[in-house]
Amino acid sequence: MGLTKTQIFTDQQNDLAQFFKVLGHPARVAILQYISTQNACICNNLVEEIGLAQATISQHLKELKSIGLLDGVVEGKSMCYCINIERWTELQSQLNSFFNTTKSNCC
Amino acid sequence: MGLTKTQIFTDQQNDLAQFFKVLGHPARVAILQYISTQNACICNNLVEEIGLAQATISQHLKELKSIGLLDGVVEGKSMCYCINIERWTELQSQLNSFFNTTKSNCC
DNA sequence: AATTTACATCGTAATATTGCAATATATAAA
DNA sequence: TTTATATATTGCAATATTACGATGTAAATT
Repeated sequence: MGLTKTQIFTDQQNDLAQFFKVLGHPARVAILQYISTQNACICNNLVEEIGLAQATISQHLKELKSIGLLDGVVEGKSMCYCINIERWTELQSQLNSFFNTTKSNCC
Repeated sequence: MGLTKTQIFTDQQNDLAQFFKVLGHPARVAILQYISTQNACICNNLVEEIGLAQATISQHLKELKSIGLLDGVVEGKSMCYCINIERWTELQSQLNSFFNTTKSNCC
């Protein structure tokens, strides 16, 4: 198997889990934290900063883009990757809503 | 490979990622949501409720326990699984701190 | 004591993820 | 127009995850 049975869950559950999953790698957490300290955000910096191969960083950036957390703009021969602040805020509030509606009722 | 290079990241980054990773499966999201609607939380209910095999549910519960989100208390021949509300709140605030300190500075 | 009930653990097959070298692509510089 | 630079994509090996049947274990019931 190894195949998640997404069809037995709600869209909300799948979306939330997908979002958690993308953030569930230290390189992706580190990328977001690093980009947030920069004013210009060129992918090449990340390779030195994070310490993974260029192909690997590129792959992680792609996953962060897939959930809309990062926007990439071509800047000459470089790329300017930026946090999409609207999506960021939206996800934070979704997440807080998940945390606040999940209660502890027993024991 | 398939092996995450945890040694090149900080403990904080690894911990945060680990926590996101555990929540990054719809079954585990669903389990938390379901338990929060119940007053007694017996694992057997989850098998019917979620629709995965008993062994699979047991595995997911183990992962939720591994980050301290669930406590399990033996209750006769059943198990009472409960959300650890202190850990829950702690994680929520860690997570909000991550979201609040990560800013968008460019583009 | 034998049986049932409620999990946990083990073993395994299918699939996914991680990471990298090699290569492709696209712009800039010479 | 050749060359250099920056990033994306492809292909692949190593490892991880998901899911489940089979089996183990421990308490409750008979």
